[in-house]
Amino acid sequence: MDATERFRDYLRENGLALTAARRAVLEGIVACTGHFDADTLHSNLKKRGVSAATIYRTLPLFVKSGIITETLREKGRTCYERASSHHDHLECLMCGRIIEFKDDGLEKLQEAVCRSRGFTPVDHHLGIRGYCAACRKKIR
Amino acid sequence: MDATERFRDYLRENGLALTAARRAVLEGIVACTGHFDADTLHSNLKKRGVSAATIYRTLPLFVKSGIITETLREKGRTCYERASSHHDHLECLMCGRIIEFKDDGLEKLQEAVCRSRGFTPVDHHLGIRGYCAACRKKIR
DNA sequence: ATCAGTGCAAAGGATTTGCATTACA
DNA sequence: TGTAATGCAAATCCTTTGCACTGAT
Repeated sequence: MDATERFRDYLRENGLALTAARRAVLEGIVACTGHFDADTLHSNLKKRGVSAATIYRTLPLFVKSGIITETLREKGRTCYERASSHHDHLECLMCGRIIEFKDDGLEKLQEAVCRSRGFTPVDHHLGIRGYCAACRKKIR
Repeated sequence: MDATERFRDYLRENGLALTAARRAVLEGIVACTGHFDADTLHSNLKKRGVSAATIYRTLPLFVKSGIITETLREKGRTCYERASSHHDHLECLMCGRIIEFKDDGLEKLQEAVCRSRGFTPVDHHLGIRGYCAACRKKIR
């Protein structure tokens, strides 16, 4: 089920209206790659006349409908990402940058771990905290 | 290495002083169980004369020294928790049970991923959501 | 003695909210 | 047409910062 369909279902099931603004936010979210925050979304949607207030009021709907998930804050802003994106994070403790990565070996091994424990995986989230290459240089 | 020792090492390595306020925050953090935020910590440390500003200025030191980690926000506040000792979670979507596990192969592979990206890991958190063996039986 | 660390209060900035208006259903 | 949704701007409130003072080395 794609994001649009899922969002419509969510609205219908909860007696909420599919308005122009909500459609715009949906499209804004779908257009995002990687992490994004309310402010970025607002910049992209200003030209369509969507206010920041509406974005802040709308984001929770997308979280609840399973289209996006909240991630760690960056630069003081709450961030989100598409819920379906199966990638993991390297989180720099010094500069706060979050580097996305995807490693097939890691995924395979996780599946093996699950199998050996009779666990059926659906989704996962992995974050590794430490120091990115640039910051690593600064400390030594 | 326990939190106190680790914090002292971190301060020494970075030429920072071990002050009364930092000692108080350290004790406040160690006393916390589960999630906590700056405000909670401040309430607990007011009687020791530690200001909110100091707490906000000190928390990053604990994050960087690997004693605590940031978690998702709750009620608009940034939350933290004690950095766990490298075990991961299988989270059952049906019964809610959280099964801890530790897999050396997974750790090794994570280290390799970091190495290949010039990233120096300190800590990580992995949660795999899915269905535990018992619940798996119920659905089929 | 020196300079990092702290408290206080003011500033900053993301997020929320009240209210009049607009537009879905 | 009735009511939820929106925009605007003011209000909130978490977090950061400037500054003068205090205390650790």
